[in-house]
Amino acid sequence: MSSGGFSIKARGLGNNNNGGGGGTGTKCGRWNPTVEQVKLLTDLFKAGLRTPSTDQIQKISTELSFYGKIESKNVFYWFQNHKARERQKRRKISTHRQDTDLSRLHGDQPCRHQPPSKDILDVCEEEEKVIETLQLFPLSKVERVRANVSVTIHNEYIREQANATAFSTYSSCGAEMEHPPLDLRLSFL
Amino acid sequence: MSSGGFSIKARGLGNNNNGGGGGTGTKCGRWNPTVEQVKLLTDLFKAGLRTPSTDQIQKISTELSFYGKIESKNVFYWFQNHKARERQKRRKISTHRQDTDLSRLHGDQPCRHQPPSKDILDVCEEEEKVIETLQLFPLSKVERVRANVSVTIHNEYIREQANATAFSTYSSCGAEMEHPPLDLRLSFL
DNA sequence: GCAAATTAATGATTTATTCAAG
DNA sequence: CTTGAATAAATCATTAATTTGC
Repeated sequence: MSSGGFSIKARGLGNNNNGGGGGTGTKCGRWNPTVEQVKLLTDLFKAGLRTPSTDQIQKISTELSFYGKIESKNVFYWFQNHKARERQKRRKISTHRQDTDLSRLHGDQPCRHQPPSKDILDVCEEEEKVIETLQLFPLSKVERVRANVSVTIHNEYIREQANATAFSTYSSCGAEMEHPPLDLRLSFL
Repeated sequence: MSSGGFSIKARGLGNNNNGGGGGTGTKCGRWNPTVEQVKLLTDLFKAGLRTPSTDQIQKISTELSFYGKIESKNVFYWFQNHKARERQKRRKISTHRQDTDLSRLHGDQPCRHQPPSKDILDVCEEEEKVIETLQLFPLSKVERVRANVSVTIHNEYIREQANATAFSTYSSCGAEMEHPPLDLRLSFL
């Protein structure tokens, strides 16, 4: 809701058009993509393209100009916005607490031999399979070379654990609050 | 935020277990962080924490256990992985510098509707409190003081750069011609 | 049916962060 | 410590949808 919507355009009212001379026909409205253009862009996105290079933008733009007026920046912005909004959309759904089972907070089970956890950071984002391998198109030159992330497993951690001292932190509220605005929670350290 | 863009995963997200009621504890599957846990860890990372000490790991673990099952080693590994992957991600990108600089994309008049001149604002601001990047932690539970500090100045030049040059692109278009049908169209890249 | 009135989408800008080179 | 480069996040603003009173 909201999102600009209506209300008083207390912002950039009065000034429109480029100063210039009187009522030039500059028009200067915003890009209004045709269905074909959107279709193509969406297809590329679905195929995995997220942040096209300048070169790619150029090509896409040229190609799409066939379906209607368009500029490179429109393509750039489209990807920026689409990517962000998809992410935002997905983030909405995954905001729930998992469990509050306090019964066994310190169940530091050994369960060793456990390789380092994977980076689940992006879980919320690209829920889908944003396979970056997307080589559907001959993307520019260098695009290969992928993670060789081998995080060395330090025994260090185990050693340190021996010294570790447990202590209790206040356990914050137990209510189901909305996503706290922002980290007040960081104060526990 | 979670920078991101591409990620390698895309598989087996279906698993979960962990909490899940009375399951036998022998599962010993790998840690599956909740969104809250990831959020907190990410916040700490963004705040500057990179290699938490044993003590810190302990505290973080305890705090995060409120949101779901977790062990100290999970925290340790998370930081190791996250740090490494952020670095790697950055390195890869800068290696082949795909510039997305708008200055080159803007094929024409920015046609901007005069942004509000808010210069008046920044004049008298709290210039001080240049908080130490890494000492953010002992945050008091008081109020989160947002420090925009001198970043504004920094952005100044970026803005100029972004506004940059205007050159004209072909603004082809004009006629709506019929077009090739299918989606072999994606091959133009 | 049809415009004015409202709301929802989404294009375009600005602001904040991040890592790392200098 | 400062600054370059590249985004992602947040925000602003305009256009398309949709609703509403006639």
